Amino acid sequence: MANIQRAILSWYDQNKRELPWRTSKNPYFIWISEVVLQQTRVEQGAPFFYRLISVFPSIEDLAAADEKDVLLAWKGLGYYSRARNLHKAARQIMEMHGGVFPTNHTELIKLAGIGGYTAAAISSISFNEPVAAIDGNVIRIVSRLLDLPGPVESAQTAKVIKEFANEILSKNRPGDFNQALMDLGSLICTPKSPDCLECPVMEVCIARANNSQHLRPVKKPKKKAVNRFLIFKIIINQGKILMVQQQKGSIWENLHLFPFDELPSEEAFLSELARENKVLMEPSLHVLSHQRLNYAVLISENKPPITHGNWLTPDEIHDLPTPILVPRILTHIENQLAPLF
DNA sequence: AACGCGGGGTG
DNA sequence: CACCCAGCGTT
Repeated sequence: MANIQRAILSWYDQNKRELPWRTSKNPYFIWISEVVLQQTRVEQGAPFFYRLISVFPSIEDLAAADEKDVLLAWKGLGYYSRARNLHKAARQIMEMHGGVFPTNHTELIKLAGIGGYTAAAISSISFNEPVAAIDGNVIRIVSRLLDLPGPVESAQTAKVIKEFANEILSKNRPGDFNQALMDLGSLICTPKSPDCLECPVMEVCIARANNSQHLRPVKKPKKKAVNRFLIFKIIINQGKILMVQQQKGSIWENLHLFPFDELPSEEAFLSELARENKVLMEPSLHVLSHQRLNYAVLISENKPPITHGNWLTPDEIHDLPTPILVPRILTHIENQLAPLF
């Protein structure tokens, strides 16, 4: 175990990535980076990290902000509950800890949006607590080192991974070691075609010995994405557009969207569009992880009985927390209907 | 244990 | 197309 640990730390010291959040161990910045990077690639998250620490330089700033402004800074990154929980946790830290960041895994995991991984990352990097931060990279690396045949989602396999990760963890440099595994997973032990010949622990990797590295990790089959068919309605009145805030429990909870109809099938969707002559955008596809949104955009002049919603100018809509779909459609509209605005 | 939750990159 | 990404909260 000590050999594995030394080999990985030594590799890290020579090959670690220079990342924006690695210039400081301030737990506030580490926290922001970790939440941004949940299920998000480094290249995609980095601009949002800069934006967030620029708009909210301290935990006091974040706690004092309106949730709307946190969501606005988050606009375009996805998984918006992360932004709501970030804001909520900032207030929890102000109220429950007097604005002082909790310094250990047990306290951190109680905060909104901080689970086992994020608590381990913050406590190890900022406070030197020896606890393994197990993310997708670590799961992949350990499942290969041990050549684990069971699905990594199962509690059994997860336990094996957790115990092994904590066993090889450097107790002197836990933060560095956790980040070393992530860099190793990102640069060498990649999901497809891992670069085993460059791996510092090639000799002890059982999957490598069995030539099964491409079969690891074993994962349970995922549910197929479902198709949905949406027709967005651009309802304009005196240069203002009607926007509706989404309800709790729906996709894009709390975010603002053009009012839309959902059609039950592709046939209904297409026949509805064929009946319309006010189509602004031909059918397009917006792919999410678990659903495929087929959507079209049309101008609706007749005023349906909308009881809730806000009439807003394009500029005001750009400053609204919305899914990325909205600014895209809005730009399209502004180009086509410039005289109206 | 299963599911919902975004958006983008890659082979 | 499928798969994955510095996961978490809810059921």
